[in-house]
Amino acid sequence: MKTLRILAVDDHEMTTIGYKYILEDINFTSFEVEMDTAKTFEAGKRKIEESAASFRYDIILLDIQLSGTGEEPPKSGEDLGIIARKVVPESKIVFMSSFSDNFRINSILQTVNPDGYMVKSEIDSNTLRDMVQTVMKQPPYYTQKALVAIRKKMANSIPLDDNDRKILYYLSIGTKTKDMVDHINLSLPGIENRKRTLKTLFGIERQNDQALITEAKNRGFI
Amino acid sequence: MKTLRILAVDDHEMTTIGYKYILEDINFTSFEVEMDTAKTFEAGKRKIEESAASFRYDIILLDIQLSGTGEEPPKSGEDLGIIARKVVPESKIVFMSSFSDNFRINSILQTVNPDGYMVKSEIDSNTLRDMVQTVMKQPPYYTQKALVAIRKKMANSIPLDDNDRKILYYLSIGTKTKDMVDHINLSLPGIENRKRTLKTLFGIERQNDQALITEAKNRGFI
DNA sequence: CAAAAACCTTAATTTTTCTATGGTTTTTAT
DNA sequence: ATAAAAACCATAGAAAAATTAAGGTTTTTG
Repeated sequence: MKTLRILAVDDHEMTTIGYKYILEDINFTSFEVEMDTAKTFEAGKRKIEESAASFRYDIILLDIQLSGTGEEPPKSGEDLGIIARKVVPESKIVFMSSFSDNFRINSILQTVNPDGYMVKSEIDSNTLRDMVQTVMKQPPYYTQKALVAIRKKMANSIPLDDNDRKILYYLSIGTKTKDMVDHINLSLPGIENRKRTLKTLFGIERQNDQALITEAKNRGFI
Repeated sequence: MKTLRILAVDDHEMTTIGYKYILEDINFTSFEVEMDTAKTFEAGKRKIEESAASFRYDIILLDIQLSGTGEEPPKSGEDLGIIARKVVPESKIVFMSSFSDNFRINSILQTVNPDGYMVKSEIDSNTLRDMVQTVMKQPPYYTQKALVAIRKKMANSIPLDDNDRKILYYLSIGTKTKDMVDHINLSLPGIENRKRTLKTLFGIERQNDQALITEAKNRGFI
């Protein structure tokens, strides 16, 4: 019987242990699971790189939030995913995320294009089994909450460019408009203009920023 | 026990009969299914409009291809979906499509934003049951092939506007570049320019149209 | 209430996109 | 193989869109 090698990277040891117990216990028809775990970005990176020269993991499970080793800049599971895609492109990558917010999902779906995305509140032995089977047979696998976010995005035909997305993002985290000039390559009136244009596009003319944030969330941009 | 009213619109009677037999036979825990069917665009439209004033369907299943009554312009399930969204916004809408091509899926996901999308080759009693349950509890429901198409699109950050998409679409159905001026509001050099720009964006500079079509398909635009 | 931030307007500037024109290369059909 | 068609490319000018600077008004916040 084939052995499926799965690596789980999560800074909460309890979580990886949970994955291990559940996945190694499930009776798959055509393979059995052998789990490996890592608790930090660096440990995960090392294991992934080592695997590149030998067995290659079949599936890599990545938490998005990885408590850094104190170093700067903090590395996330997303960064680890990007690295993994490069060094072991054959390995399937699945994100295990606490949040189902659209900005994060959108970003990861674009930078890593993972084979699966699971929202943690929806993870149990059933979804884990389905995930493994789907990902090995015909990816992708998304849990329902991830699908809800994806649907929102797909339902939107308004094409926003990078600057628009940045404005919405910084707005959503409470950055003041006047401070956005430090992060976005536009003048202050330029940013104001785009905000106004976005409000018009979203059909909320002459309303405040809160309305813009709400609408952008509804439409799956943040 | 609650009765779930489902309308299926498909010009192949065998198909709607199939849905009827399967769905009315499944033992759902909290409801039973009562099916209604329609064979043409007009019949479907009528039933949907009538339902608006009375019971409202819980779910409306729409085939995309509806053989017209000979009239022009031919109306598709997509048009019917748009109408249904207007007159009975509470009804869940699920598309049952023969094809899993991205252009169609993308278009429908934007114009109708259906609660489900099933590729016909993946429809059986299991997926039908899952669909009904998911759509009633927490939409959306997509079959695996639809998910594959959706994933492609989500993985793409390149924002194309309407004209770009049209160019790719007409290219994919074999329209000659010089004939596109009849369908797209641009001059011939304008279209040529955009094609060149698209090739650059896709990283296939100085290659022919076939390469552009292939790449656009890979990226989920057509 | 005063300061800060956000918001709006206008005009000038820059950037991008589009068109017209005319030529070259590639594809297609005979 | 070759002529015709289509596709492709380049340039210059025109048009449209986006950006900026400057200065004013309104709203928010401490």
